[in-house]
Amino acid sequence: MKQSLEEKIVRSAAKLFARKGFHTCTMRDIATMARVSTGAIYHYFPSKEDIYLAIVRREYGRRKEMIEAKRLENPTTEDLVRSAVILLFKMAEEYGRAEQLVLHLRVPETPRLRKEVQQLREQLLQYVADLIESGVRKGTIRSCDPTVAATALIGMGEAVTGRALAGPASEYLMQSGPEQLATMAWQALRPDRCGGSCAATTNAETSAAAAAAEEKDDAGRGGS
Amino acid sequence: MKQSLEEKIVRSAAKLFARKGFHTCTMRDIATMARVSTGAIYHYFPSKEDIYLAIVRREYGRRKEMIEAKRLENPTTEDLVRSAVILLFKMAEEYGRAEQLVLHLRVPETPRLRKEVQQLREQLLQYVADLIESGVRKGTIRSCDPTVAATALIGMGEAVTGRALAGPASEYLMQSGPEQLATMAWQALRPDRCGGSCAATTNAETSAAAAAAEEKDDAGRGGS
Amino acid sequence: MKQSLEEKIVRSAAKLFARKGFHTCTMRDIATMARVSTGAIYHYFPSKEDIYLAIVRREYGRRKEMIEAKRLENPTTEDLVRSAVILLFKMAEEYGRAEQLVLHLRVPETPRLRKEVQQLREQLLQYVADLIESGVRKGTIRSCDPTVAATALIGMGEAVTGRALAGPASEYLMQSGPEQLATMAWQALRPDRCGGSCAATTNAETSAAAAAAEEKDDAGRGGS
Amino acid sequence: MKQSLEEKIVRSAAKLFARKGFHTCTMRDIATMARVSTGAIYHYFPSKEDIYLAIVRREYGRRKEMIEAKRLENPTTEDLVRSAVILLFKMAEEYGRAEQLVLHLRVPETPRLRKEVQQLREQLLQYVADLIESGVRKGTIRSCDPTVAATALIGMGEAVTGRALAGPASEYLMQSGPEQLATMAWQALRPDRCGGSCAATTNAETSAAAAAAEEKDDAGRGGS
DNA sequence: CATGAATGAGACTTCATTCAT
DNA sequence: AATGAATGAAGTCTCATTCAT
Repeated sequence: MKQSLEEKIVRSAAKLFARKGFHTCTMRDIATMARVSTGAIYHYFPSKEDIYLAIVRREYGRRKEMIEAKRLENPTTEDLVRSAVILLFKMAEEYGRAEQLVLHLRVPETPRLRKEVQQLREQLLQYVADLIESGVRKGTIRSCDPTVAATALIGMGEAVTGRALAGPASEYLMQSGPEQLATMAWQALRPDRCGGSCAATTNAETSAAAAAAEEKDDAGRGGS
Repeated sequence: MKQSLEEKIVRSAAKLFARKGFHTCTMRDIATMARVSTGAIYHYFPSKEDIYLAIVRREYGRRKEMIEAKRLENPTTEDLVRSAVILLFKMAEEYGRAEQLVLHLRVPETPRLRKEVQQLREQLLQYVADLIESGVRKGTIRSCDPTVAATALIGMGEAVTGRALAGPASEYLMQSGPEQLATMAWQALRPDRCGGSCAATTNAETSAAAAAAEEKDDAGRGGS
Repeated sequence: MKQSLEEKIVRSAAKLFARKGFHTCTMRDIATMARVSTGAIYHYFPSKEDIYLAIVRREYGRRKEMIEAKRLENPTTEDLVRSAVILLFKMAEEYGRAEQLVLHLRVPETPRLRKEVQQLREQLLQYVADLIESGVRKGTIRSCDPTVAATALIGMGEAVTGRALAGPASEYLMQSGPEQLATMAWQALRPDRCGGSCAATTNAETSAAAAAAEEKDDAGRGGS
Repeated sequence: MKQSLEEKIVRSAAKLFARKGFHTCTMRDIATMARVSTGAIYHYFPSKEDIYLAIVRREYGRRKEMIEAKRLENPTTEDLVRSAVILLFKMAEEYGRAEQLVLHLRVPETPRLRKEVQQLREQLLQYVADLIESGVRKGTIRSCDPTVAATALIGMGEAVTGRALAGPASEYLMQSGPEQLATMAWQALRPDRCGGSCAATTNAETSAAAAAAEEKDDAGRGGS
């Protein structure tokens, strides 16, 4: 498979950034791994930072698209949450394990990088928060601050994914991780169940349960 | 308040590492902020990496102690989970906002640092995993893989804390973040409730609910 | 005459090491004298030590080749000894006075340098010792320990050459030094002469004198 | 044996300078080995260079005194030459092997040190040269340039001594080195022997031989 | 387009020396 | 006199970036 020079550079850089970090990996490292000359890199990217940004932008974009695609299928909220978590996990795996980690460099070390990455995180976060908020409104997600919930969700996902990719006992985690994660995520978000029979059930919860029950039909109807 | 030179160095370094990252912050930066000479630092630490490690070790230690202290009070599992999450959050806040972030540099950029930090993370994680596992055995936490759950829990906590400290809308998050976080954490972990009246309830869940009900008394009795 | 960058670096470094010593001369000194940037040096040599080693290896190599070339001409032992001493002297002079001095830094100041330089000295020394030993066997050199003799010979040569190049009264020494040195060297090594008429003459000495007398013919006739 | 602080410093420094060189050995090294504080050294010596100079001056002084003492015994020239060489060798050995090596740091690396050491070498050299010259005048040493001869003599002595102390096969060299060296030195300097019976003998050589024969009496009679 | 030699600013670290105690 | 913490100048080496070929 022949890749464009640019693609080779990006892939190599992504692997190296993930493995060794932005500062620890040198342009020569990238050039060597991509089998190009140092100078060639500068035909495609004006600077090392820009390579980093290209990668991060692309990765965040991919993730958003993935979730968006799922959402357009009009799944139940539970399905959406579980699917999103699992998709993100699988993506990391399929894409090559390494590049994924880029997303875990939480605090890029230069002002420009930090600023931009924070923006991207914020966008993804807002997207997820919006999904959650709409779930809350529909009663299919328990009442909570959408932003906090989204942050927690992403954090939880990154942590488990990261550990699966880089930590010990990876193999086991690669297998059972996604399901476990999806369950935790849904537990954290789902409305209290136990319909009318529970004395302590609040009104909000009651209607929530009702909404959940009807959700499937809604989805069915609205999908077209 | 007079601080020892070493303490001044550590605090300055922590602040700077958190703010700018390990590589972006120079020894001169640290020296300047700590108002000491460059050379002085080397009386206390053999290298920049060692400053970093000193900070990280201390911070992880603090966190473990904090949780351990709470555990010795024999709280209910819910109380323990909520308290742990909240304590970690508050610690970050009280301690000065900056140092906390050190824990968020997930992938330190040199082999030595990465290795050691991963070990420390692993220890904290195992500690939390053990707590979860014992909860699962007692039935006060729903059945799950303790390691995955611990990873998710910590990831969620770090994400929200990090955002509260560094992200937008910090003030609001500083206020309501801990509670929200604690609730999410407990939702993710607690056993399914809704006792006998729920038809779908498994045996495990039933005994779990029972255990939860009795927990408070246990704690009260067993404390001596 | 255009020189390669590498050659310019080596020559400058050699001059500076000789003039100021390994530690006193900085990379910037070398770069400045060679009219290159500091960084450029590192394209050719991985470290300052490696520049030093490159120089020393080359110089030792040159000297051995020089002597070897003379030896292949099948000279008499006296001719070989005198020629070797004089050649070494002239080489130093022709080559630019400075580089020669490198050989006089007897105790390079880092373990690695010391070790390697001692090895090189040892090789040259063994080479000379072998020549002496074969002379002793042939009776054209008086009976002595070849290693001690070689050490002394080299030491004497270096001392006089060094003084000629660096000390006071250099001009005079540059002129008459080689001859004087060659004579001393030969005096120190030659077998006792004064054949049979000396009462004290030993058998060994007698045959030695005889061997010396015949040597020329041997050389003339052939390789044996 | 209690030594004065100053003496401890000098001895430690000498050992370290010899072993590792001037620049490679730090004040802290010296302080540590001498079991004093860094600051204490500065009560006795204004700088590192001055420690070095103190050592070198003392060592050169010792050597000159040693030879001078022998000279005052009115030995034959041969005896004087052999004794001097052997004494210098033994001194190095007795004194502790290490400090001796100071003399082998031929090119001290700072201008001030180099200048002073060259002066000291020059003095020793002149002293030896004077001895040789007087031998030449008396006919007990063959006709040669006294300065070159002295330089060669010292160089030869240093080389063999240095190798005995630091090189391979040290034990053997420690034993037989002095004698071998003394013999080489005398061979290099002595007048051609074999009196009138040798046809090739020059006039100078003849009178030289005669002078050698009478030397003992001369010495007995007086200083002139 | 591509190369890789060359640049030079700047990083970490060392260490002779000082000085308050 | 003695200590050793503190200083800060200076050294080696790295590496993103440029540019002639």
